[in-house]
Amino acid sequence: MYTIGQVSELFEVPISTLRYYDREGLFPDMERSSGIRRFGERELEALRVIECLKRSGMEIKDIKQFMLWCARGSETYPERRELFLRQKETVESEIHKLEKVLDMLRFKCWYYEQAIEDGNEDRLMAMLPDKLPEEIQAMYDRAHGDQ
Amino acid sequence: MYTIGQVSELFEVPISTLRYYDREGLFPDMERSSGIRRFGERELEALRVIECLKRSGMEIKDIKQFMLWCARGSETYPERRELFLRQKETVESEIHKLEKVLDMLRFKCWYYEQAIEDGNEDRLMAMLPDKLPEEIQAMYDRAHGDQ
DNA sequence: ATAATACCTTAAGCTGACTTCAGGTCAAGA
DNA sequence: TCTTGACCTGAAGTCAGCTTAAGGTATTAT
Repeated sequence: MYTIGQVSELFEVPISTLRYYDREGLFPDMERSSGIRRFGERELEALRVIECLKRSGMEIKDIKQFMLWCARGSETYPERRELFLRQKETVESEIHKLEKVLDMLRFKCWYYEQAIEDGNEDRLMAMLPDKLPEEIQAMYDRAHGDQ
Repeated sequence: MYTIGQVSELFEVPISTLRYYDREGLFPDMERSSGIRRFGERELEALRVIECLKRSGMEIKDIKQFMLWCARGSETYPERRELFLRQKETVESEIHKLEKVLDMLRFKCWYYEQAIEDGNEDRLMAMLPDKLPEEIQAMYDRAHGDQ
């Protein structure tokens, strides 16, 4: 069993944040001894899941829903599985979008390297939008294509 | 040249957002005809870059800095290149973190599939933390490992 | 005994990125 | 003529996710 201060150290999360999560219902029926929160293995795993779901873009109130399902026991396994399936798809699509963002960023890096060498953008402008070197053109197209 | 309404349609961005960006200085010296904003090719490319930089996690005020560099001409090529380099690393590391999140999510999907089959978590609990099937164990370890 | 720590609570404050509101201009069509 | 639609402004409002403030309790160290 850990105190709030120990968990804060362990997870590098501010104490105020842990209390906020508790207030929002993210640790349903956490134990207390004379008013002081006691974090057990259940709460630590909850915190790991909270960090994961937050990174995946889920809102606190939806994470709370998940924690309530956990507290309700085996009857909610299907809901919990659905949630993770949905969230998995969300993250897969987010990574996909970020790969496109990366193409744009890599293209811009190359672009400004060239601009610095040339001292201006004249040659570059003349290459746009479809006369870029093969590799670069591929990046540019992926970055500027729709969807 | 496009009106704000046309750009809003084209990019699927609310008019209020475009005006907000303008107010924040993201379209320095955009043209106007009798008070009405005229979006040219420069502003459209700016908007593409804004969407990319926002996705990459950059704040509006830093995007404004970039737009000001653009307005200042060739002397700021190095700053602009540095910015894209930094942002590229940010996104690469973000993708890396999301891959770990995915491992956690995939693990949880598997976990609840098993729990549904078994009707309880007894067998699963007994496998934790290091007696999981090989493939799954790898996910679990990547998701629970530090750093 | 007292002072320093580490915990507690409720309520208010903050930040970023928008959105909404109230009121106004201007050109084109019925 | 008048009204509709697309634009404009400044100011205030919203929302999520925290953080800070003000005041209090309980345990341990000197």
